[in-house]
Amino acid sequence: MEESKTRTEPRWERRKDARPSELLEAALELFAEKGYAATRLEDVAGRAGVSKGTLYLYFDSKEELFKAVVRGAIVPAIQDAEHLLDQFEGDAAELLRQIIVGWWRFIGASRVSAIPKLMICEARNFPEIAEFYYDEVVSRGKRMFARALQRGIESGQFRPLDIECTTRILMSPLLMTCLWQHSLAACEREQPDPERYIETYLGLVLAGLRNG
Amino acid sequence: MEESKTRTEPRWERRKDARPSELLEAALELFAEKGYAATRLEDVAGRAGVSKGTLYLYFDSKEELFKAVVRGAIVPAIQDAEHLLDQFEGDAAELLRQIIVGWWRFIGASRVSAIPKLMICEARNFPEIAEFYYDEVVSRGKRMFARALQRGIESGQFRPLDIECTTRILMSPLLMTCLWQHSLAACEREQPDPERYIETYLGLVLAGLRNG
Amino acid sequence: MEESKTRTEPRWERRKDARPSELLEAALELFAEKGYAATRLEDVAGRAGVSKGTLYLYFDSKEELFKAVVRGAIVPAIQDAEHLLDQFEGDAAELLRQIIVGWWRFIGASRVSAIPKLMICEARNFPEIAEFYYDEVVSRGKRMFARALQRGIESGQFRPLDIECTTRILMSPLLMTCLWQHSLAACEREQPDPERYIETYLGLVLAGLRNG
Amino acid sequence: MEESKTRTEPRWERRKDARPSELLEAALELFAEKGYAATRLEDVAGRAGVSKGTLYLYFDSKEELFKAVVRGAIVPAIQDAEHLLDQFEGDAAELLRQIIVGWWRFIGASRVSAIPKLMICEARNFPEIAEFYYDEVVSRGKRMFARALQRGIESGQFRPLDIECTTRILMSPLLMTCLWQHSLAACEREQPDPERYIETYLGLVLAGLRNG
DNA sequence: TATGAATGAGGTTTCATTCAT
DNA sequence: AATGAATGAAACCTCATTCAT
Repeated sequence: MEESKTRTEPRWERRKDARPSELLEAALELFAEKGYAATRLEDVAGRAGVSKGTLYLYFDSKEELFKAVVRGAIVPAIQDAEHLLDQFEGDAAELLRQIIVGWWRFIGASRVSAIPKLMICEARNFPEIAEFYYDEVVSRGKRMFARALQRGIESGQFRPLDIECTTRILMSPLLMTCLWQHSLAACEREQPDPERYIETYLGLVLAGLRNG
Repeated sequence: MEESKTRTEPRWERRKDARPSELLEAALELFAEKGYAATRLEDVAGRAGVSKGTLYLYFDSKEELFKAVVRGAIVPAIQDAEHLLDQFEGDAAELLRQIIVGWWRFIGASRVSAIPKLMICEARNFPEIAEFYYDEVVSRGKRMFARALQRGIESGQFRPLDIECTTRILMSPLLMTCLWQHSLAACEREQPDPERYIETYLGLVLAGLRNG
Repeated sequence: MEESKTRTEPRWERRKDARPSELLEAALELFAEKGYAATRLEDVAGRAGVSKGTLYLYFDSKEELFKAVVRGAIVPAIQDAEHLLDQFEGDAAELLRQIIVGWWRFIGASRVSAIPKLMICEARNFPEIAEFYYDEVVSRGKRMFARALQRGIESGQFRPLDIECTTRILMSPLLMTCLWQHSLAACEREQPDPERYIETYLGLVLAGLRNG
Repeated sequence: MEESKTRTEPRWERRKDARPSELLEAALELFAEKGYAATRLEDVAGRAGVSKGTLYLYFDSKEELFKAVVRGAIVPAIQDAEHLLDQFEGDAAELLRQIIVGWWRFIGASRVSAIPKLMICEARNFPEIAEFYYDEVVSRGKRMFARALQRGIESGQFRPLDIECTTRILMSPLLMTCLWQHSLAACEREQPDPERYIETYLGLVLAGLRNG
């Protein structure tokens, strides 16, 4: 039934390897746009240029696809960020700037920004993957900010502040940017320039943290 | 196990006036928890203690119910807040504190906090109601913060800052609290005390904004 | 629980008696217009100016209402027609004319014309009432035509014809008029004048039947 | 009771091309039998040997299915009939005979006879398709009869008659046969032989039309 | 591997029927 | 006698999943 293999190289070799990530890409976009339940697998497959059946060759179910999307997109980003910071040497303010700018580059400005939106919207429906996300992403993110704050407070550069609260406060404008892009931004005539947003944010928090 | 049924309790009770708000309440909870698509009308009805059919006596469709939830919960809250501010007289920092504390009382700490979560998650699926929400809630909220900032900058109390960006930054930690409660908070052992969170936030931003 | 009866006459007395026929009237119209299944009892009640619940005081179910509609409207009409004919004395052609004109007056031109439409559309769904209708209406109608034909053939006024077939043929243009009014007539700019239609029809069949 | 299932017959069979017409066939039968509203799509699918969902692969909704049934069954029939007549050469009486016999063959005696029944019963509920049916079927049918009558009157073979009325009268016994088969015929012990019915009908109308 | 026709559970919606008032 | 709020079975329709090709 199969045709003879003498026909030199199969034509899809590159394709075959690319498939899963093309599917993850398409799924990420649609999940972020419509939410988990309202996303149709047929649309995911269609956007990736394959048929519905093909999707099932790579992912066992819609839920597995969802998990793969979350895991696949965020883990590399978080690792890059931690990598960057491990080798950092400098004062706390500069460290904070690095974290924030890095976060912007790797997450806020990339398509990965869809993940926080997705995760916040769907956390209650997927406690298991939310748990994973919390442990692998949120708490690691918090730890980075906390480390910078700690260092700044110890060195006297920052005022002594409640670290847990401040961490959350500092993360909020960054996360909010992600969420906004994928939701109400569509209602707005124009959004502020990201560069300007980040700089305003940095100016505000560094002034707010500075001691004396 | 149940008490004797000989008392022939009525199969249902007639409560025309109370029904709509009971249904909206139940719907708000479930929409916020599971998202629009994943919420079953039967569950909404069940949580309100009625049958599926009863829901349709009050709302023409799932979409109408959704719109009623958003409109019904947020409009009073925003009006209360604007009312509070219109009569305010004092310096910009105090005004900002008022806005933030008021916001916390009327929105962040109430069940209305589910609305921002819902709206951010579903904006893309309901452009029409998102538009309404943006016009009636978001832009009015932004205007309040912007007014306080403007006043502070003009009086020299605050540094000259990009108002659009700063407004967004200031709103983020508040909105984020809403979103968090209804999503990843379930993964956390403990959250910071709201009082402490608000105070830390106020301390940070007022220090960050202060001139000189 | 009941109020004292000293309160002179009840205010609804006339109403009460009129109710069933008002309901039957409304039901006849709607059944004829939309068919049985597509007719909502709420609409029937509404058209009769009462509430849905009231309808159930007079008819046990939708099906009973349907049966009452069919029985109630047609039986008097058929009786009138038979009554008319029993006392007829004259030649066969004149008898036929009487039958046809009478039919037109009592059925074709009245609201009873909805019944044949209804019965033909719903016969399969209501075998029991169809049986009743066939026995009480159709076969009595056929018998009238057959009697006239018989008399004409015997007297030599009409050609010898297959009575069963001819009966059906003669009834068709009359029945068709009923059906048409309640269905495709709505698509037509104008219908022929009934008078003219009846006369043309009579001219045609009498000429067709005439012997020699 | 069933034969052994060890042969693992496939759960379903792939028959893309045959499906639509099988479904239309089943739908035609059920719509004609029960009416539009009382026909369940699950039954249509079942009669065609497929599942509910499959039906939706081919027709977007119940209404689309209905329209496809009407359009699909009647258009070929009407075309055949017109085709037949365009090439006819002979006197008016013979032409009329041709029309009637052809009509019987293509419509009255075929499963297409369900369409007039369906259309007359549902015209009010589907004004759009009724309009289509009136334009494409009824008026074309009327034109055929009218043409034959016209020719006969002009040649002096037929009496001068109101063509509009006579057309309707002539069509009625034919249409009525369709309606009857799909409704009250079920109540009758026996129906007349169609051959005999048609011949009696032809004899009657030709005698009725004849001049002098 | 890839396809897409086929399936059927599950959700939204309608409406005949009931029953507290 | 009359009302209309409440019910829940049943219909339409969707879409995740399966499987013959």
